[in-house]
Amino acid sequence: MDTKKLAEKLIPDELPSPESYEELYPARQLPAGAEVTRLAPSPTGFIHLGNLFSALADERVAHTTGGIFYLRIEDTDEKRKVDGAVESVIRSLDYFGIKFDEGAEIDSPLNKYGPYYQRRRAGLYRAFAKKLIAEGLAYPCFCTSGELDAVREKQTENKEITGYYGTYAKCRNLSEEEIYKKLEEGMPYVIRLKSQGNAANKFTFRDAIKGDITVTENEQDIVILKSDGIPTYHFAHAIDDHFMHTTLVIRGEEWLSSLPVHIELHKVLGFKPPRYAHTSSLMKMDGDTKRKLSKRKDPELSLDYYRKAGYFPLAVVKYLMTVLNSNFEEWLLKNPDGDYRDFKFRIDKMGKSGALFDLDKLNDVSKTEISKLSADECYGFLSGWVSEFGTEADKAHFANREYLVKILNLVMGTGGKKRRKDIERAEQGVRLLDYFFDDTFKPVYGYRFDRETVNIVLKEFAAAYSPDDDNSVWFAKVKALAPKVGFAGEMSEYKAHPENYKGNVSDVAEILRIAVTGSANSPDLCTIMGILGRERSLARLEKGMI
RNA sequence: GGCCCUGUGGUCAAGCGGUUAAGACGGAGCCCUCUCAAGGCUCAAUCCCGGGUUCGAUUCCCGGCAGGGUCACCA
Repeated sequence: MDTKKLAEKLIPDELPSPESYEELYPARQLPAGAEVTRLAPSPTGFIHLGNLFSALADERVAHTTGGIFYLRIEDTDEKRKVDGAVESVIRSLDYFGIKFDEGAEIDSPLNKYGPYYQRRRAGLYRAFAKKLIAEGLAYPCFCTSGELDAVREKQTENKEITGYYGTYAKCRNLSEEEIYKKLEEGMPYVIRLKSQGNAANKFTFRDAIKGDITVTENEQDIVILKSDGIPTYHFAHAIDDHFMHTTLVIRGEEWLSSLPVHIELHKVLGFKPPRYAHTSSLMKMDGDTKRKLSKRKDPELSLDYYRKAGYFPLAVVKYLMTVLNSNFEEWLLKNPDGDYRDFKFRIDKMGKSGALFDLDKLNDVSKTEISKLSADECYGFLSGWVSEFGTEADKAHFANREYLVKILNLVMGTGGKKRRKDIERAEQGVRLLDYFFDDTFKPVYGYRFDRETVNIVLKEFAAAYSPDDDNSVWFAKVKALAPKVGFAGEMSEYKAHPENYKGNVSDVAEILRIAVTGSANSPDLCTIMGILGRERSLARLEKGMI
């Protein structure tokens, strides 16, 4: 068969020669050991935690080795395309502090390997498909999806390996006449690889994360060009990673099973394959079994989820880092204020098994990060959240920056040693501020003592209170009140003889606290009353009487 | 079902032939304390199973078992 003629017939386009592309995309000039990595999402909607996880690994590897991290858009499936997805990817990653050096919609002088949208590289793929056809390594297939389904059903029934291979590859041995006849009839067709492999042959492949893995040669005549002339992922990725000079392909382990296809593709194209690193996926508990986090079922996979909930973005990144390299946690303990970028990320330190997504741990990382914020930073973080997700009242409150910073200093303990460290999300922090504003102060008088006791405490304290009192004077007044209601003024005394008292100083403070803040728990009450001011403090003490 | 990957406390995990089997999160308790938070201290909890190899296996080999992934003109 004249395969050159066939190639010309099938792909008549005037295309640059395959060799010319080597000159168009010359090797990158990078220091030794520099890794070139990429994030190659399909623009099918919104980016999720799995993407962030992978992007972080890519970005770290590239930037700890002096390499390049670029963005390529795999838009070969038109049906699944979603508008605005590319911008969304960039914006989402940027929110978490991850930036690309090069690629789609990235403004950079490094963009010399584009276009970075696969649809815009159609000529490149077609040139190589044409070459393979001419070499007899690829052929047209006219099988309909109905025929393919029927074959697959039969194979399943007979417990044979499914797919297009061996004697099942009907179009593989079509005669020249048959091909041209079908072409004349205008039958739609795809281009398939004429696989040279044999599934009986096994070989060992070294994965950068999993180590040595044993796989069999590919023998499937996979589709390389779909009927619309656009390449499949497999074909496009081999060509792109070659010409974009990717050195390390980091991708989910769900790709492991198609590795033989990719190896063969590189081989027939005459390319040296990049190194591969297959990451284990983030899992989640479903009933009593683990499963991969699913975009459709699990809201926590959406990055918006973390933004809405008010997680500190850097915390999400640091949490992910602990999953990526478990020794990162140790490093973090030693360098609590260090930049995570200073940590020596290692791809070979990545876990081989799928990690359960651990919300408790994320919460822990988030609350430590939030606790480290200065009052100004904390204000910035919370007000950012409020402007997007807060109530009208929240927005009004946050307009008063000066007052807010003062409250935050107290509530969060910013700047001091005793920092509040239980705020995991912006929303919790914002709610903690409610009682400082009269419109959101919710009196909940759940006193544990009788009416008479409560009213005496409140009334007497109001009479004694002075906004000028410092902490010790303030507390002395609380203590002085105790005997008047049969409580112990000294803690030690109470502990020695609890049977002699109805309560102790802390109970007196509790009554005051409930009246002033509506809660039995709050930061230092003396300071709170100072911030509220004399008028509002006294008003609350009075209102608190029952 | 075939093929591939994985298997250390509840979770993330260190470990690479001899260890009291790190550490972190979470849990329990104690101390401190005007409550909460923070902090300090203590405790409970792990090598999937069965065979080998070896003086000695969590570590090496084989076989089970379990979990996960994948079998498209989707990526």
